[in-house]
Amino acid sequence: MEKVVADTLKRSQLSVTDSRKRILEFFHHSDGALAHGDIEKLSGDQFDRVTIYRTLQTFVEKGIIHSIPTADNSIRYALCQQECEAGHHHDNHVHFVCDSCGNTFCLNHVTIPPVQLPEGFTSKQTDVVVSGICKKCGINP
Amino acid sequence: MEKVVADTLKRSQLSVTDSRKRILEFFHHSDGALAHGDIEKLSGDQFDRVTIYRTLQTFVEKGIIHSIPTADNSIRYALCQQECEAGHHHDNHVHFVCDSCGNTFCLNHVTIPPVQLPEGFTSKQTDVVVSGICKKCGINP
DNA sequence: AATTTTTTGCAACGTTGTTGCAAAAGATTA
DNA sequence: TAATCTTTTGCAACAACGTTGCAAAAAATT
Ligand SMILES: [Mn+2]
Ligand SMILES: [Mn+2]
Ligand SMILES: [Zn+2]
Ligand SMILES: [Zn+2]
Repeated sequence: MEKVVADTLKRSQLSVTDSRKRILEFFHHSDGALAHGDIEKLSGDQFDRVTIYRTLQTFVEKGIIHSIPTADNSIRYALCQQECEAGHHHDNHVHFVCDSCGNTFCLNHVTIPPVQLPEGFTSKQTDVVVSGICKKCGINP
Repeated sequence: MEKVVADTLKRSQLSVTDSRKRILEFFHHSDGALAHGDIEKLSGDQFDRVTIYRTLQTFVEKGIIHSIPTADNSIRYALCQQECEAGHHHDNHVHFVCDSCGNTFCLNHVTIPPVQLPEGFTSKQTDVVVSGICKKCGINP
């Protein structure tokens, strides 16, 4: 794990630092998406708030994580799949927010459905966020 | 107009106050959605920031306006169509954010497409936000 | 090991949104 | 219309979130 994480950082031409390794590990160990606040809690006072913000920004720029729009106005992040490169994301999958446990998941295999826009509108990107009850909460409510 | 706005407030069992009338008028005069900040600018220092927040909350609760999730994490609001009631919205249409002018529009006639979720997930609500170039900006870029 | 480059922590600041409470405005009643 | 009751507003204070500049520390390069 230690190794995988360091390799990811090197592949993105990033210095391998303690904070970056730890934060990237949090994503690997989490099954859902993480918000800045989650990481702050997970890391105790290992590193500064600002470092977390900057690390998240850097990871997004490098195509390591992507941000997920949610209805409640909190930015969440999740690991990208292989295909993403620096400055050029293509995570075109649906996201799911569970009303019960609050977790946010990437539905990596559910692709964005086509939307028929009115005359004159041009689409560049479509975000789909479904909310409801996730698999785990459906079993153990 | 003055009249229409006052009637809407009365129909929702709200006191007809100056701020509520003005803010509701802003929505009627705008073709796109409005964020808290937009209203703050439009109103100068006619009323307090807090009043705007509370008015928006109240309008959402009463089914007068609905909030629109956007990718950039800013809450925007737009007038509801007839069908919405207090505590029970049903604006199931697609929203569009223009990358050029920054405006957000309700595409009232574009309904939310069905999404096939993985086994075990239950959907309660689906939000679709398309970004790109709007009709006006397509003509006058 | 020395030097250069990058990252971090700290302090300070701005924006957004919330809450409690007294004063003001609106609704109701007589 | 005036008196009373009810709701809304403005103010102050606060919290969460996010950004920036700069010196110190850590990582990479030589
Ligand atoms: Mn995702
Ligand atoms: Mn709408
Ligand atoms: Zn769940
Ligand atoms: Zn436009």
